[in-house]
This record gives sequence, structure tokens and C-alpha cells, in this order.
Amino acid sequence: MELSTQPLKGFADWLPEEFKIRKYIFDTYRRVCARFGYQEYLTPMLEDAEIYRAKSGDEVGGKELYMVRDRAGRELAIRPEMTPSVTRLVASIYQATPKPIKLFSIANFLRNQKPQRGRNREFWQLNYDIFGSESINSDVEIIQIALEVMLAFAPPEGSFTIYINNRKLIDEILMKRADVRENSRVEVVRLLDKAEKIGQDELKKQLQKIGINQDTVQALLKFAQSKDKKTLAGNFSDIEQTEGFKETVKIMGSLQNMGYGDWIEFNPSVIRGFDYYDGMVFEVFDNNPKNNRSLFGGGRYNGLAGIFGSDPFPAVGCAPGDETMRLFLEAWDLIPENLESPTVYVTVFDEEAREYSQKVADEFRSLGINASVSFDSDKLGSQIGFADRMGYRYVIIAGPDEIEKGKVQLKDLISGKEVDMSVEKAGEIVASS
RNA sequence: GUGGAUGUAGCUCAAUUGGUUAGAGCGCCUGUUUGUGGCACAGGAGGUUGAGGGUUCAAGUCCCUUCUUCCACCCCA
Repeated sequence: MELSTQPLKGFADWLPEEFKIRKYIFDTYRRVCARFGYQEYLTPMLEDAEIYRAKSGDEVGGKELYMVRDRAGRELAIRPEMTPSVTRLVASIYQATPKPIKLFSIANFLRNQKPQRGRNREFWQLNYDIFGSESINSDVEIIQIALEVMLAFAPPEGSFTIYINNRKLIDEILMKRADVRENSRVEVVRLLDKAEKIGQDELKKQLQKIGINQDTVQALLKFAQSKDKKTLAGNFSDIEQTEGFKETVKIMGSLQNMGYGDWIEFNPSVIRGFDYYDGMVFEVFDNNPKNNRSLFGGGRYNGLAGIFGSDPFPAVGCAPGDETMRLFLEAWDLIPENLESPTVYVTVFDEEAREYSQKVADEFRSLGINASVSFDSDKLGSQIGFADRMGYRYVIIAGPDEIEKGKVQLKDLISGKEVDMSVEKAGEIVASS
């Protein structure tokens, strides 16, 4: 059978042109996290499948898992997300480590789902989390880093909005209702998460279908419609006294004081799909009409550590992906032109001159400049033509004249100018371009 | 898992109601004579029309199956 040159469905090759865009995104993620004092870690790609089944939901932690069986018959899964793994890792060192523990990683994940725009079977994401702090300041910092990650790409004003909410608010409303038991709570939360997309009527229908009574349905609709804190407080008279409300007010207030007021908004319909969130939640939205979608989000998940048998510990985190961020950058035309440092192409005049050209290339390299030497000594025109089509700006020519003077000719393919000079001088020009 | 679109050269697309050896532009390679790319000119390579089957004297074109890619749903980054 003929083998295909295509990658598997839902997977992608990154050619150099694509790779440098992804690298730009990851380098930016890494820089921002390091600036905030987070330390990088990595966990294994395979985990006991149970750690996903416990809390990741039926889809991500179930039928979308890529499963592997080891020789002992154990069921292993390729990670579909980082949170369970990093929680496992932290649970193992939690007692002995000073708190808070601030960690980040950039890793790839697999989910066996149907690919579509902004979503493949393999994807990469940054995960940054704080463990061991209940402080509201840690919630604030997680959102602040989300803001700084976005702002590091120099987006225009109004290009994105971070919507902030709190799971405790919805829990408040649900707990008072006798008809909402623990098992239907998750479903209610999921439905509310989709409220914006499916619309009022559909939401109402779905809520009734899972056995929520009229009264509660009305309350939930009113909750989802409360577009700001004031409206919410008006709709639910005693909610201002609750923890969820107070936390939200404090978090939003801090971020406003820090100067992020234009980018953030309260929004009760932001719930997040994962079951393990139990406090502050937020989601970053792209406001571009061409790409109106949720980019990424995060929140607090204090209860998750319980699945490892240890006492639960506080945790809050966020996970920006590569694909959705790339769509954002593309939609707003934020991908810089020159993402690579320049490379000089060193031609070889003839085989006698090869040694000289090699030496010149090595000198460039020791100056910190990328240099690529021709393997052939065919016509100069061909060699320069190759450099041109490869997108190199600078070409080095070193024939008998230059060799005699101990210099090189630096040719700028944009201006067409060529001048004899020392390697050091040429290096300076290339470096400053 | 469900639904909709799609597939002709490396890329973007042509090919009259089914009718000769399936074309073009761009790209790629080679030249236009030997120390200089882009431009121009000349030439060349490259397709069992995604794959398999069927209908027909005849299929890129019609039918069935399958795969790919894209879009939406589910879910989510």
C-alpha cells in the first residue's frame, strides 16, 4: 500500500515558517511566566488513565483519551490536559515544599476529537498554576498573568476582554434550591456555560429536561442575564453578602487598581466546562468579528488534589493554548515579520577558496552570527540566486581578491550593494539589520 | 459520535450537454559562456484527475463505497 505523506488526521507538521510562529508564542509565554517568578516543570506524557477519569469529564477524560496498554495490561492514557498531572506532582511534594508553589509548563496534549477551526487532535498549551495559597492575591495574579500574556503580543485596544465570574455564585443559587442535587449540579453548570450560544429558549428547555423546576429555571435565567454586579445584586437580594460575590468584587477591584480596568468585565455566564473548578473562573474572549471566540481560561480548583488521597490543597491556574492564540494573532495581524535572527550565506568561489570560506563562516559563528556555507562551488550567480530564494539578506563572497586582502565582500541582497570589509565589520552590519 | 461542503501538477485554478495524447499561471530545474541574485527570453521535469468499484461505445465530468481537508454540533485550547 502506498503510504501517505500527510500527517494523521487532526495532526500537523510545522514547517520552518509555521514553527517560528509557534516558537514566538511559546517564547512569549515562557518569558511572561518567568517574569512572575514561576518555575518550569514537565511531567510524563503517559499517565494512569484513572487520573483523567476522576475529574476531567466524560469527553476529555473518557472517550477522547488516546489509550495505551502496557505489558502488564495497565491502562495508560496520553495526557489530554495538564491539570491532573501537575496536581499529582504537587501532591507528592506538597508537605515538604514552602508555599506558595508557582509552576508553569509548555507541553503538547492529545484528544481524540473531530478537528475543526482552532482545534486539532494534538495541541500545545501553557499551564501556569499556584498551589498552596488561598489568598485572593493569587487569584488576582493568575488573571494578571493572563492579561500580561495577551498584552505581550501588543494587541490593539478593545481587541479582547477577560470575563470574570465565580463558581461560588452559581453554587449559592443552586444550593438554596431543593430540586438541584449534587448529580444534576454539574449538568446545570455545563448548560449555563453554553447559555450564550444556545439562547434563552433552548436553555430553558434543557434545564427542564434534567428535572429542574420552573422556579429554579427562572432563577438561573435571571442569573445568566445579570450582565454586571449591580444587576446581579438587584436580582438576588442577599447575594452581596456571599463569599463568591465578595471575592469577585475584590478581584475586579485589584485589577482595576493595577490599570487593567479596560480589559476586564464581570460576566455570570462564564462558567468553564471542567468539573473541578470551585471558585474564581475567567475566560479570555477575542472581540474580533472574524474570530469571535473564547481563547482560553482558568480558575480555582481547590478540591482536585483530593483524588490523590492527600488532603486537598488550594490551587488556581490557567492554560492558554497555541492554536487559539495563533488565530487571535492572525485575526489582528499581530505576527511580526522578522521572527528569526538573520543568517549570512557564505558562497564558495572555487574549491581552492573553500577553506577560506569555511574559516570566514566559523568567524561569523563565533561572533554569534548564523552562517551557512555553500556545499558547491558552482557559478556565483547560482549561489547568490539560491541565497536570494531562501530569503537570506546577506551574502558573503570571497574570491582571490578578497583572500589576498584578508577580507570578505558583503553583499546586501535588498539594496544590491557590495563592499569589501573585515569579517568583524560585516558581522556588525548583519547583527544590526 | 452527528450533520454539511470539498478533492484535477508542489501551489491557485481551467477543461463547452459525458467525446481525441487533461491545460494555464505561479513555483521548481537547465540554459542565454565562465566574479554577482531579482527582470526578460528559450527550454525542461512534474498528473493512472484522492482511492476502489459501477453505468457507458466513451467518465475529470454520472452512480455507490471509502479516505482526506474544511465548517458546524458535542466537547473544549
